[in-house]
Order: sequence, then structure tokens, then C-alpha cells
Amino acid sequence: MKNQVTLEDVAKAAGVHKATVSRALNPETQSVVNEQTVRRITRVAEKLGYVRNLTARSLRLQSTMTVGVIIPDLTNPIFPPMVRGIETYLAKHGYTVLLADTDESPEEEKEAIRSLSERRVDGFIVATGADDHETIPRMFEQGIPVVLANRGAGNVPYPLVTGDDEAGMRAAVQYLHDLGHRDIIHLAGPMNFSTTRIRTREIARVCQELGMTCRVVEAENLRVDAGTSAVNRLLEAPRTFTAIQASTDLLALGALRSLRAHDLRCPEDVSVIGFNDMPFAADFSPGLTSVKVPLGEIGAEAARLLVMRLQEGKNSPRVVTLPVSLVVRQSSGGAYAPWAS
Amino acid sequence: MKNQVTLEDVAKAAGVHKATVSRALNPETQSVVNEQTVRRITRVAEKLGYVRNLTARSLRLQSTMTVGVIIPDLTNPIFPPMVRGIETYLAKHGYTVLLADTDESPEEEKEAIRSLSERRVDGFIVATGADDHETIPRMFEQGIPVVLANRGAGNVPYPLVTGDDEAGMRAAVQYLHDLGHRDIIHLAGPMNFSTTRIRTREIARVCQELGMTCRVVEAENLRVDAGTSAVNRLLEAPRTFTAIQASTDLLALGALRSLRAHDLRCPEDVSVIGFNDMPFAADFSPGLTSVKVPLGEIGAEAARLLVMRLQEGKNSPRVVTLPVSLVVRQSSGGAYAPWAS
DNA sequence: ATGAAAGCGCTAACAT
DNA sequence: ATGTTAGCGCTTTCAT
Repeated sequence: MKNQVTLEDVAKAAGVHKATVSRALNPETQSVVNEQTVRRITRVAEKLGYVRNLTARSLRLQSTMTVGVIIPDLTNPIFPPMVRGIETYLAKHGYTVLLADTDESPEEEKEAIRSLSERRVDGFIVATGADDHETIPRMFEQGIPVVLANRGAGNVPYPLVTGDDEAGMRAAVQYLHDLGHRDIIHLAGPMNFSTTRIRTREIARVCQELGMTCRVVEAENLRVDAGTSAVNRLLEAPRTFTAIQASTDLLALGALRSLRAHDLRCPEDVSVIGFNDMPFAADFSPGLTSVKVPLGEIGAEAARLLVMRLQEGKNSPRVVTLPVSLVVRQSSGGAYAPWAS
Repeated sequence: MKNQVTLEDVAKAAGVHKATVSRALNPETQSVVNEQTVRRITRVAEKLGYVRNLTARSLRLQSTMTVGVIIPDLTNPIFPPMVRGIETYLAKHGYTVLLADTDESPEEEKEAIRSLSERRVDGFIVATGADDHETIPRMFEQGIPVVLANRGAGNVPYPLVTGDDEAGMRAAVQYLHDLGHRDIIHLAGPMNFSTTRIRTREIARVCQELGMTCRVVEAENLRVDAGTSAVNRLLEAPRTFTAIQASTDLLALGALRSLRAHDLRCPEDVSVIGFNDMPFAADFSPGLTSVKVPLGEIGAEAARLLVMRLQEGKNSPRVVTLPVSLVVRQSSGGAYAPWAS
């Protein structure tokens, strides 16, 4: 809080009233001020090193031009691209992002939302949805502007932006089928996440359609280790499956680690397919076949919807589904019945 | 900006003056208010859903309890852990983080700093240092509280928190020497970054000490592709080196890609060692040997120094160097003279 | 222990 | 085209 050059200071130095300075320095109202005066004021402001005080402005305008973004964990690699997508769009529209991680803890999340509310953010982008989420419905009742990204939250009528999970899953399974796989595992996340549930439902459906056996294994959370332990447990019994489709690249990575620890080759023994196509998925060992989800665009679109809501006041409770695509790499290949090897 | 329940509202409902409510609700001043009154006020505030307005508070206090964090790019995987380290420490002390990416562009950076200054952040943590940095020295002149993380900025006397680059480099080279490598490449970043320069200087020195040949190749920037093209260029001529030590894991990853494209095996033909030990370095193909830098701790320590400066006003222009360690994985192995294969 | 009053820096009526 | 005034919600001296 240095730089306490105020409008008043500039006004005195320029020999005008501070209201005039305010008008001259704001592009919106500049036109109403004499051109000469604008130039003089601009020059003086520059010389004095004037920096407008947005806290004061926010107080007066009852708007901070700031948006709270709630994510589970910045170190989960799917979020940095999403956050950048949000930031870039919002910056263009004059908004600044306040970021908060929750580590999937409802308490931390409540705390984060409270903290951001105290800072009077104009709205939220929430990527921590869950069907049993307690806070999001309450935010809706209070009329707080929110856009959901990535994960839904039960049937709260907030706008939701996601990738096309169904199409992605269908593409992945069809691909495995074409390779000859008939008995596969779906490595799922916790079932209270909408993404998890949608993906699990869809893979089951497609497998049935194609006459494939699909067993669902639920990991405890969405971190790599949870994927590893789930697959470890799976491999205690005799193996009949030839492929693992994971709900998330992190879980898929966990699967890769488990296979390696069990001296199973990927893809010769077991094919692995992830979901999201996280950064550097191509560099894993082996390169991970995955469903590419446009994370940056999801962020940007969520930001766009929020800005619309904020500026035009219209609440458009609609679901925006962005297209995804299967990216084939080295972790997937033809099926060989395990008992044949 | 919903929830416009103000102190005044609570005061009326509780039958006291708003000043009393202010005192009652602030832990610092609570003791001065009658205990009964505090309880009553707390209850009323709760019932009314009062949320304190930090913009108003900031204006009055001339302090926003926010910190601006300037990084090159959130999608560079070394930054999320650092940012979380910063966030976690600052949150514990009541501060909120405003994050800004610069994409290494001086213009975007100036814009970011201006924007955060307008929001009246109490101080900055800057991870975009460069020796020819124009803005940082000016911030110092203006007395703006700043702590540098990761990279220095010429000789501006701001505190700086980094990993022990010299020790890390020494460990990496000594290890290569022990494996029999005598002719190596240092894949460096742009020379205006202090990290790059320090690492390059140190590797040259250690190599000389140990009687090894070290050729320095400078990548255009710190992204993966720059590493790939640098090594591509290198491989146009007959190869004499047996190992590549990269200034950064991203550059090392670029090197791995180039080697693969040239059908060179890693580590059998060429060993590769990175720097930073970015998340998932272990999962690359092959697992990347790297110098582990405590990114989260660097962030936390930078935050700690900034809070000290902010709260006790003391400017401690000191360099804090955190210990690093070599993590050996599959990308490094014994040296075989290229002409022998 | 509580109330009254001033003021942080800004913008937007309203007045001239 | 510019000046005057009020007030956004809060904290803090000063009174009582």
C-alpha cells in the first residue's frame, strides 16, 4: 500500500476538482471532459505516478471485478490449463481471478467460499462439484452467480461446462473392441462425482452393446496412489481382463505403476486408456492413450458464461458440452487372452 | 455482491451501535466488549447471515491482506507446487493470493503488476526474475515489498529464495563422472535467467575440476520444444558426448523426445539428467533422473519472508538457499563411447 | 462498556 | 464542462 497518490492529489496538481480527474481518467466518461483538460490531467497523473485504487472503487461501485475460482488441487495437472483458460478470458473483460484449492475437503471449501465472499467476488467458477454437495445449492438459493466447470452438482440449475464424456467413453471402448478386447476393467473414481458416475454408466452401457465384459473397480480418490492400490488389489486374483479404462489419467498412471510392479507389460499384457489427456501424457512410459478433453476451452467457456451472467444479469441454466477425441499412443494395443501367454 | 448485510444492519437488530458490532466481531477487540453483548451480537450476525466486507475494511485499514504472485506460466509444472506452498503459508496468516502469469513477456508482466497494484496488494512474490529485468528495480525504488522466488533479478537487494543450484549441479556431474562419462552436453536455458547462468557456470566449473569435456547448448526458451530442437541441431553432427545434463526437466524432456526420434536409446546411448524433479518425472519414458528442488518449500519460505517484511516492516535482503538432492532413475546409466557401439 | 463522528478513495447524482 | 456533495462499509479515536 505504497503509492498513496489519490485523485485528490492529481486534482490539486492539475488545478481541477477530483471529480473531473475521475471522469478524465475513466475511458467510459472521458468524452464528457474537455479534451485539453484530459490531456493535462493524464500528464499530471502520469508524472505523479497515480495508480487508481480499486478497493475504493469497488466499495463505491458495489462490484470488485473479481471472480473466485474453486478447484480441488492446483497440483492436479488438469487444472492449470483450465485455470489459464479462465484467467485469459476474464482478464480480457477486466476481471481478476482469486484462486482457492479445497483438497476435496468440504470444510476447506466452505472456508474458501467464505473467504472469497468476504472479498466480495462478483461470482464464482466452481470445479469441485459433487452430487451431495451442500454448499452449492445454498449459493443458488442466495442468488450468488456461479458457473460449474468440469463437474456437475446434483441438479442445481447453475450452468455447467464439461467435455463430452459419453462420446469419449464410447470412442475409447469401441477402439478397444476393434483391437479384440472383450474383458475389460473400468477403473472409476468415487461415485459422488458426476464425471465418475457418467463415465461409469456410459462404459457399462457401451460394453453391453458390444457384448464385452466390463468390471468396475472404484478407486478411493482421484490421486495416482489410489489407482495403483486399486489395480494392486485387482491383480491379487487371477487375471482375465486384457485392458483397463480409467476414469482419469492420474488413475491410469496409477494403473501403469501397478502393472510395472507386477511385471506385466503394457500394452502387450494389458492395455491402458486414460481420460482427460493431461499435459505430458504422451511422455509417460508407455505413452498414455487417452481421451483428450479441451481443458482450456472448458475454462474459457465457463468464464464466458459467468461474464454474461454478471453483465447482462441473465441466468442461463444450461449445460455446455465440448467435443472430445481419442488420442492413441503406446499404452494400448491388440488383445491377447491372458491364459494364452 | 449479494449479501449486503452490513454492520449497521446487525447493529440495529441487536440494538447497539455499529462500532460495538465491529468490536464484538473482531477477535482483536472482542475483549473490550461486554461478554453478554458479544454473544448476542454474534448470534444476530449469524442469523442475518452477516459476511464482513473486506473491501470496506481494506479501504479503511490501508491494507488488503492480499499478495500478488507473479509467475511465468501456471502450466509449467514446477509452478503449481510452488504456488500451493505460497498459498498454504499465506492463508494461515490471513492473506489471499492474487495470481498472474506473464508468459515471459515484459509487457504482460508490467500489465500484471499494474493490475495488482491497483488492487492494492500488500506485497509481491515474483518468480519471473531476470538480470535485465526493468520493473523489479523500479519496484524497489518505490519501496514496494517484494520477495523473489526461484530466480534472482540482477543485484536488486530484495530477498531471494532458491534451491541450491551449485550443490545440485555438482552432485549431478559427480554422478555422471562416477558412471564413466567424460564428454557431456549442458542443455541450458536463455542466459538472462539467473538460474540458467548459475547452473551453466557451475557445471562448467565442476567439469573442469573433474577433467570432463562439457559443451553448452543454449535453448531458445524453457519449453519442451526448445529442448527438442536444440538437441536435434546437436545430433546433426557426429556425436561424441554420452550424456546430457539439462538446466530444467522440461528441456530434459525435450532431449528425450529428440533422442527417441533419432533412434538413440536412453540411457544406453545417451544418459539424460534434468533439474527440478517436476511432478511425474518418475513416470516419463524412461524415468527421468533429476535434481530434486523443494518447490513447495521455496514457495512457503518466500511467503514467510514476505509476511515478516509486511508485519514487522524489516527488510531482510538476504538469500535463502534450500538444499536439493539428486534422484536417480532410469534415464541415466554407464557411459559407452559412441564410436564403440 | 458503548456511542458519536470522522474519514479511507472513489463515483455519480445534482447543481452550476 | 466542471464543481459540490453524499455515501459505499468499515475501524478508530475521542467522548461519555
